[in-house]
Amino acid sequence: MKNKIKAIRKKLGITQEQLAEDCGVVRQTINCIENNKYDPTLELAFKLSKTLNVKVDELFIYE
Amino acid sequence: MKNKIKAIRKKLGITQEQLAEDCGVVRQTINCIENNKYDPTLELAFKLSKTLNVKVDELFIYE
DNA sequence: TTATTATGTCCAAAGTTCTTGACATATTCA
DNA sequence: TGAATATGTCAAGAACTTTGGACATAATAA
Repeated sequence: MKNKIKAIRKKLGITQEQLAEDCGVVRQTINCIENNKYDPTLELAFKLSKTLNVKVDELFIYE
Repeated sequence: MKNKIKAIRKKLGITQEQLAEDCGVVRQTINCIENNKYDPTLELAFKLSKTLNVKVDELFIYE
């Protein structure tokens, strides 16, 4: 599963650290997800979507 | 996190077993998710959405 | 250049999801 | 009513996500 987190985060001008804080996780978690080490939980996917102002269906690309 | 899986599944007239097969998981997994024992992984959330013909953002209610 | 900030990566532990196998109850139907 | 199908639940273990701490490199700014 791919995602647009890094691109949207940069467009918003925030760091991995800031995004992590907003979502209640640590920086490494954001880093791993952006670099496709693993997918977030559904709950974190929703938090990321909310913080980045996009739908889950837009933020993640399934297939 | 709540979801509309049971309602949509029944509207489509399929069993937990059939939905499970379509999504590549076992029946207990569907049962647990419908009854809020735990949330699905993001990947399974997308599979469920695809099978039930709704967006992830519609199928799951965050907050 | 030097200091600071941001990002990438590693490891082990803790927590969550999913499976397998099984059994109980509920629902449907002949 | 009895048989078959559907749903609910349990427990142990495998697989995956997240954390905390640490260190390396990259990028930015003074």
